[in-house]
Amino acid sequence: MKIAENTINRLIVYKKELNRLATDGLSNVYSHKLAHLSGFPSHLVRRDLMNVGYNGSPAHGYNVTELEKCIADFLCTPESVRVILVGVGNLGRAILDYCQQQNPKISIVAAFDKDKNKVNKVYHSIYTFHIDSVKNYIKENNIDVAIITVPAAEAQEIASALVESGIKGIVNFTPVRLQVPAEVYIENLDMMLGLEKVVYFVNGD
Amino acid sequence: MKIAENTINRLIVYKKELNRLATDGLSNVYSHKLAHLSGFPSHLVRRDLMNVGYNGSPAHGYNVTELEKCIADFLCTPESVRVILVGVGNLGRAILDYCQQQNPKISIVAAFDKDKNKVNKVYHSIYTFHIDSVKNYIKENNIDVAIITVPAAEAQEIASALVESGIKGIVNFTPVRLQVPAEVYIENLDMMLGLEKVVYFVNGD
DNA sequence: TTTGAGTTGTGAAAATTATCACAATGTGAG
DNA sequence: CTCACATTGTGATAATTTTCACAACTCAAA
Ligand SMILES: NC(=O)c1ccc[n+]([C@@H]2O[C@H](COP(=O)([O-])OP(=O)(O)OC[C@H]3O[C@@H](n4cnc5c(N)ncnc54)[C@H](O)[C@@H]3O)[C@@H](O)[C@H]2O)c1
Ligand SMILES: NC(=O)c1ccc[n+]([C@@H]2O[C@H](COP(=O)([O-])OP(=O)(O)OC[C@H]3O[C@@H](n4cnc5c(N)ncnc54)[C@H](O)[C@@H]3O)[C@@H](O)[C@H]2O)c1
Repeated sequence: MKIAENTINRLIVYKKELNRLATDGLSNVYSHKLAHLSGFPSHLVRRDLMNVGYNGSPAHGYNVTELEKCIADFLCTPESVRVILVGVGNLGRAILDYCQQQNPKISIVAAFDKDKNKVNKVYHSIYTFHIDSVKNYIKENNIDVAIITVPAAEAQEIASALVESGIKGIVNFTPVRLQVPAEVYIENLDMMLGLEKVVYFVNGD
Repeated sequence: MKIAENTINRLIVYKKELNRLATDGLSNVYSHKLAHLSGFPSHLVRRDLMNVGYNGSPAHGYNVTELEKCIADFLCTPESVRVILVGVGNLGRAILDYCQQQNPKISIVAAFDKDKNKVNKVYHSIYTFHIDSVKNYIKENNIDVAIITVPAAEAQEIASALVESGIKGIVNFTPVRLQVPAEVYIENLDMMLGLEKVVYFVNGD
């Protein structure tokens, strides 16, 4: 069945909130609570959970750990995903740090840069290789996903090289709209767009 | 008329691409080209432009600068928007830097932190105040929009304080789903969600 | 002047997405 | 046991969003 992108977004949020509830020791949760935590209406929560095929009980709602696992399975989250990061600048290093504190199943396994001062250094316990070795690294380690945090002017060239080497998904932090083949999935996380959106909804609506 | 959030997202992208085209000296653009640059189908581009009420010509397409202005007006982008940032850490400083290179109409005018070593310092030419003064600052300067880059554990408390002082929109970089009144607009930019989404679309679909 | 190529604008149809409303269900109190 | 209650799951409906398809238009060349 085809699932809408928005549904995927919400499922990921549910999963994270469920994980937190589990950490807090909760064993059950009702759709209203999950709705409140994630910020979506409760009937959407139930509809979404229908999609993943998990059944709760009217008496106890949903089992927190079971539902979390069920969503994870649905999202096909493999046991471990290895990701690389290109561009060990201010933003890149902040992300290297952040990523380790989060989802342990997804980990950044290598960083790449062209600056001689950064190559062969370790930032937040991740080794930085020279950018020239990225193609080999991707092929030899079968990497599917990359994070791009190089300067805007370099972004397209890097993206093309990554795709050529077999990268299938990119998280793009640069303000450039990358031109890649349709089968490569791009997630654009440009802060400026987010900021403009907030300005729009605050001002006008 | 009510405009869908996705439409707003796309309009912001069009605007940015138009700005780039103008910088490159282009004066006209066809829907197909704008579609290619922004990554959306051309009929959606035309439909979106219908919403903003701009008319192109079949012969020359759209006038780049006029259309850019028209979209900006439609988005109600005021001449200048002043934004504050809370949490001058790794990510916060990267954003302070980034924001200055981008849209000159939107500027970060002050940063706030609780760390004595950072207070009263200037990062990327933006002055850092103590967090205790944020409420007064917001009220006295009539600030509507804030960026939150404090540690996750502090995020909710900070958000509540900001809202209490009159903030109407927040760009939230922490992984916490902030609980705020419905009239406050929140844009969540959690990298981890983006990464999980890419993993989903790369793996399964 | 006429034709042809290429584009816009948009009504109408299709597809998708969200909301509503309620029957079905399990629970615990009396 | 029975009843009242709160919650789930889902068919039906409403609303939104996208896609299709083509008439109308502009220009340039013959
Ligand atoms: N999405 C956001 O919120 C956000 C925030 C800040 C910055 N940015 C963007 O992220 C990017 C990086 O920002 P930053 O502040 O970290 O910049 P930076 O200059 O600090 O870092 C860029 C890094 O990329 C490296 N690099 C340059 N060219 C390279 C190449 N061809 N191959 C490999 N490495 C290369 C540089 O050596 C440097 O280490 C920029 O495009 C910026 O616009 C986005
Ligand atoms: N969205 C993303 O892509 C992304 C990436 C990296 C980090 N993050 C998140 O962003 C946040 C910041 O990350 P970071 O790496 O910059 O962390 P950091 O520890 O480097 O910075 C946090 C800053 O907040 C300040 N601070 C703490 N409590 C405060 C308070 N009550 N009031 C004001 N200032 C306070 C600290 O002094 C510090 O300067 C974290 O929540 C992290 O999870 C998000």
